[in-house]
Amino acid sequence: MTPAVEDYLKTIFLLSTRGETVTTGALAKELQVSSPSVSAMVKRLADGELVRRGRTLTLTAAGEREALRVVRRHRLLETFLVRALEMPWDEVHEEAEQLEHALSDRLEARIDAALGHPTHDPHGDPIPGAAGRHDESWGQPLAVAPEGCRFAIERVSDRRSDALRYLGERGLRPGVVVEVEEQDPYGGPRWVRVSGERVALAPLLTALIHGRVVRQGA
Amino acid sequence: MTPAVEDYLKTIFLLSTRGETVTTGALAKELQVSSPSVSAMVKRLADGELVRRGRTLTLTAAGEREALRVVRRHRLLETFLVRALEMPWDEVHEEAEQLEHALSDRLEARIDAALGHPTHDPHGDPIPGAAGRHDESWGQPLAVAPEGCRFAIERVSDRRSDALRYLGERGLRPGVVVEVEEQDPYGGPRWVRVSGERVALAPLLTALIHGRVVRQGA
DNA sequence: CGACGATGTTAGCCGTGCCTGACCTCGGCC
DNA sequence: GGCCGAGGTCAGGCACGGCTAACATCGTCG
Repeated sequence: MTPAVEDYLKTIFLLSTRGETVTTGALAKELQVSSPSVSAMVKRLADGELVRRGRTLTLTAAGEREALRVVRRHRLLETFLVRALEMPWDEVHEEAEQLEHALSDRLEARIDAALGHPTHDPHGDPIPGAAGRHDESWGQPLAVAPEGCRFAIERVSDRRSDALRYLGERGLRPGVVVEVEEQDPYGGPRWVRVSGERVALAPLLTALIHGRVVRQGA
Repeated sequence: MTPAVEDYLKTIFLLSTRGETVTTGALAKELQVSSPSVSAMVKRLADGELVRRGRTLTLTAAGEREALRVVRRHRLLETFLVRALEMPWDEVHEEAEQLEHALSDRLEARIDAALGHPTHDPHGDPIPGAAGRHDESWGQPLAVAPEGCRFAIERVSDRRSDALRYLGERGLRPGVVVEVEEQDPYGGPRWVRVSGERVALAPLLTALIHGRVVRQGA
């Protein structure tokens, strides 16, 4: 399990849970490598029984198991960096990206125990268990929440660290409940109220915030 | 700075501070690779102005700077793993060996601060500062301490993790002062008294323990 | 002095993981 | 039906970091 292989498996897993079709092209774009490189690697993964190559790529049971291990390490590390070292939540993804490949089972277990076996990372992403099944479902994006409802934030995508920082500064974090107000037209912002404060959120941002409607309001 | 390059530079540095002559052969043995591999890598390092190739290998200023950075990360990590995660001191070396290559400057600084800028790792090895000079001197080995003296342990080599565990269980740690008793002949053990308990230490072990004589006893 | 053993280097090879450039294979559209 | 463009794959190459086998070099000792 080289770092490159781990990254490919993890990315295939995350793309598919995100509902995107997993093709060599999508992988190339996501991993920032050329498509011939992806082709070659996917061939190796298929030879190793980790990936099935149809018109869309899928993980075998073994491949998914490995992917989950990587995702688990990644999210445990993010949680640890925020809780134990008070690192800002917009920096931890990048760090974990490196460390996830260097974390031994022994240390992983120790971190897990020190954190009290957390179930979600700082962005609200579920941490796969050391063994067994895993539910990666996303709630609905804030973008589609109806005006006037109360919306409980469950996950905030960590893909854009700058956006994460921006949202964090405005109190938009998992566990927070916001009041959804109007949607300005023509690609304008969505207005929400966060602990009294009125905040305008660009469409790009409301697409990153997922959760569920708590109570239909006025 | 690839992991392999970091390992070579670190090893050259540690071998030379240990007083051993740094040759390609010594590196091959230490790094567990063939000597042609070492030859090739040393050539690359020399091309990169990190190493000088005489009859013995020496680090250039740039090479030593890099080596110190790696050693610093390694020892900070060891300290962190013991202090923050209560990992046993005989396990941390191995973990740090992996993590040292994945630690960003940002995270390094955060760990350093969280530990209160420690000066020594759990084995008593000095942690190089973020910049500037560094003193790697070893005290004298317990093996040569005269009978009847009191001996303050300063460093315990982390090269043999099994020995480290054995010594730790018997209270032989940096900061501890032991009373040196007789040396059995014919390669027999050295007897020492640790907080009242009489302990026999094989020659291999007394060579791993370094420190200084505190007071000449009876 | 000459042979031998230790040490180091050269030559040639392999797997990994990336690249560019060329090709192939579709589906859709004129 | 033929052509175009998008997506995927071959071909060929490169840097890295390792390997074995063979050769060079050197010091020592008979």
